[in-house]
Amino acid sequence: MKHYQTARKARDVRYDGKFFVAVKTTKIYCRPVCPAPSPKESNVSYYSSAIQAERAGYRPCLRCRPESAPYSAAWLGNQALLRKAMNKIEAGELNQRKLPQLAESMGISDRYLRKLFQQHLGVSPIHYANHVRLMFAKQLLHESELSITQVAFSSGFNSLRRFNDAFKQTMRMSPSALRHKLNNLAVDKDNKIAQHNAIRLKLNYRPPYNWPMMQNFLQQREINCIENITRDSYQRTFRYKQATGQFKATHIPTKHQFQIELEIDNLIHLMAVTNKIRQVLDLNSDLNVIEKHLTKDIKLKPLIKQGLRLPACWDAFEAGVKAILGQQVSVKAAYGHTSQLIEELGSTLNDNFKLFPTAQQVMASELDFLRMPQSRKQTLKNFAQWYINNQGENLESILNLKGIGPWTYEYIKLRSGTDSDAYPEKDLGVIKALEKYQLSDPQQWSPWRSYATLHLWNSI
DNA sequence: ACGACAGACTT
DNA sequence: AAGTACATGAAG
Repeated sequence: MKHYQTARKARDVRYDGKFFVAVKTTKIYCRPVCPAPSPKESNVSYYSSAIQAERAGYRPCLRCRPESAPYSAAWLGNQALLRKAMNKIEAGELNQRKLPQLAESMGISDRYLRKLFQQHLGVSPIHYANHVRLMFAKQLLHESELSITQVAFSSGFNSLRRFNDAFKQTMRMSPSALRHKLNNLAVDKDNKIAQHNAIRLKLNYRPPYNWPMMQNFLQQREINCIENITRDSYQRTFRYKQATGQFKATHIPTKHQFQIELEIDNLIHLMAVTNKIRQVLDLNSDLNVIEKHLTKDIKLKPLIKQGLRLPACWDAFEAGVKAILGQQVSVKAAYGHTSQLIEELGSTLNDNFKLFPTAQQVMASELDFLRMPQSRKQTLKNFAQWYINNQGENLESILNLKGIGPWTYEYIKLRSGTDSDAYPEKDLGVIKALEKYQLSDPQQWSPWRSYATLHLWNSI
């Protein structure tokens, strides 16, 4: 409590997103960095998450916009199941499907799922889903030019009526009232430049963020027909369920954020895609925590580069294809195979770009154009078939596929952006680095071995 | 495992 | 006067 007091008095950015300040007199809650005059200590109470402040009857501040605080869920501890459920909800899993289906996809009962939420968050899964949608809706109302009806569907509501109702209940004003208020409050001129049909958004992270290394990693693997990387931006095409589109993320280091320009042909997946972009750029992790842990290993310490993030592929399928095409060959040769595969099988998005092929497209092809051993082509097909059957869930079962061993499995985990503890111990780069720097105990890097691996790769 | 109830959701 | 965009009550 004491350090919350000093943190908010100092408007300490290091605590941004880690707790929220609720003001009893106004019934509003803020980020610790809110520029508004500091309220009297006797009138504030502290909450470790926005939803808890909301549950206590507070509404989000219009000025500091709690929904745009850097992501943090440290208070969750090591609740892996809950973490996974929250991720799924944030990916819009409850927008079309029902709670029992979500529970089933995780292999637990809906009763247990509800209990888990009640225990750790004090709210139901549905309530949490609503919270996530409303926060995103608030961001859209503020930053995008979408109409209110479009905002409703973009943030995962299936009816305008529900949206209006839910919105008013937690924000204590109607959607349009909020938008008008914001326009009078802080007009963001550069956002007002109508940009044909692109949606513009800002995604904040908690520093440090080592963009040069991220940029370099991406550039070395850039595939021209689906990506374009510049000094300060990353652009790529994507497919998410039935939606397709592209985004361009431009890094604004001074503001600790990426500005996103995004085109998508089905708004109902906008929220999921936005969260996916956060994953691809690794915006959610707290590197202060990770680096603190990794530097405990004195021998690893000199290899640690501040702010190093994990660049993720768009999804597990893309990561898997790249892993298989990269078996036994150099990064450059893997690039050749991958771009050939996209060129031959990927659908066309527009004049400049194509889409990464789907598992179905891979299955439908004989893959004659790939110059590699027949067995590896078969592995690729096995993997595509597995992906169709499993929808990318339950990744460890790919170890049963012919041609996929521990290296490929760990590599996919590492590059699909969902696991921070992947460790491809048989990787050539990893082995070399271990030897070169006399590193003896990789186990101690857990649960952040994915990051450790990237540091190792960079060190040789 | 069950029923009552609250409240989420649709029209 | 008709059409569009948004908000909300009533009922199931």
